[in-house]
Amino acid sequence: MAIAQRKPVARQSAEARRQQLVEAALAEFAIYGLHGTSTERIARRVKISQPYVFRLFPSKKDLFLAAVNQCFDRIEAAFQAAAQDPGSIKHEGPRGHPHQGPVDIRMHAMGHAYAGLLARRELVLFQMQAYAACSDEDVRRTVSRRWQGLVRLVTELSGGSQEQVTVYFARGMLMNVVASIGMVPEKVGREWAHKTLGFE
Amino acid sequence: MAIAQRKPVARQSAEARRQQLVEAALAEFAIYGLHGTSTERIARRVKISQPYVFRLFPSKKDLFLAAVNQCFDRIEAAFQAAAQDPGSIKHEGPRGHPHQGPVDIRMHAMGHAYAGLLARRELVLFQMQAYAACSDEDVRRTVSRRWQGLVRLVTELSGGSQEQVTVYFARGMLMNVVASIGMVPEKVGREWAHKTLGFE
DNA sequence: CGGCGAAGTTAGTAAGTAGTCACAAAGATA
DNA sequence: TATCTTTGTGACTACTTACTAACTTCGCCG
Repeated sequence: MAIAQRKPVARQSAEARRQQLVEAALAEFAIYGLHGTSTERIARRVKISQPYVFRLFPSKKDLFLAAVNQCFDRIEAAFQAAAQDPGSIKHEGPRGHPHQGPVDIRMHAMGHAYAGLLARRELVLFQMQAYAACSDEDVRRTVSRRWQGLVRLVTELSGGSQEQVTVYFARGMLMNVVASIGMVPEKVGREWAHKTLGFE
Repeated sequence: MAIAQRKPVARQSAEARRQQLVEAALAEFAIYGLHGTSTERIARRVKISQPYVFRLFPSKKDLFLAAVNQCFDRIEAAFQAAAQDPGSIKHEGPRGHPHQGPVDIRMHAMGHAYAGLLARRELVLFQMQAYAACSDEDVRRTVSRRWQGLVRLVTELSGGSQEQVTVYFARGMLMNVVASIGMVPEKVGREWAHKTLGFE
């Protein structure tokens, strides 16, 4: 009988590990929040030892901030995609050339984009955790910067007026809250989002 | 020279202490969240010993839930007040009899009510913490129940359509988020709220 | 092979935290 | 005054957690 061998886990570059770690952190922080999530949990999810987390990130808060950036990166990417190819959305609607359709159509596409994002529950929940953690000045700075960037992006991509963009974000935040409270069954999520976003 | 006496702190009824405790909990949880706030901190704020907290509330989470209810109670009270006396708001506007003015005016009054609430920063921040803590099923149940009650209340008081109420809540949630991120200087808060709420 | 840098771990620490328990003391009541 | 209820505390426990330090192991390059 052979002695039990530990399975040889493939080594990976620090950069790759960091990426996985941010991913795991996003998922865990989304549920338990900055203070409610232990580095132990996050480490287990990536299957590395807990102390190794601190070799890859100087502190837990830094990891959280990395997750904040990742979260906003994802959202911005979704908007970019929606704006560049408004025809890609599942439903009908006149398809114009990117950045050329009337404002309404572009807003419409962005609406679909956010509705799609809602399916990625972790992004919504994490957002709430990020806003909630803003009493910490470091967190606040990062979140504030990314939020402003997001507003700018949506304004440019949609070409909407300030009022239109405000309404758009307002609906988005409402959806975040309602989704957090969990009154959106996965199945009806999409149609509900349409109604709440005011499209159709 | 007299020996230093400990100042005889007046005794209070358990009920009074519970009230103070909920108040303190609301303020502390608002900043650090459910998991980021220690019972020690809350106890110190009320100037009682930490173990006494657990004589007044069975667990930390129960205290948090009490704070959730307190928070929604306050908000509902503000709406009730605004609806019953729409003339009490600082600005002009035709003052009708309670519950008798046209829908727009009542919505207007409610808008002012929420703008006023924004000044109570703790209520806004705590709300965000409550939403963020909804991954806990007990929290979720309570928050969900109170949220639905709030929606019902605003619908009844304002007489607005579902769409109007949705827009109203959407703006409110946007204000919560933006206030959390802290981009609302105290001074301009009120006027900013007007703009964002879409009144005037 | 040999050695070297980077990936990764084991063991540990200091501080903090929710919750318990036995007891003290204040005030009401008789 | 004596007793009893209720308010309140000190001391403690069992456990978690962010973070450190010292060590090991993998894989690459000459």
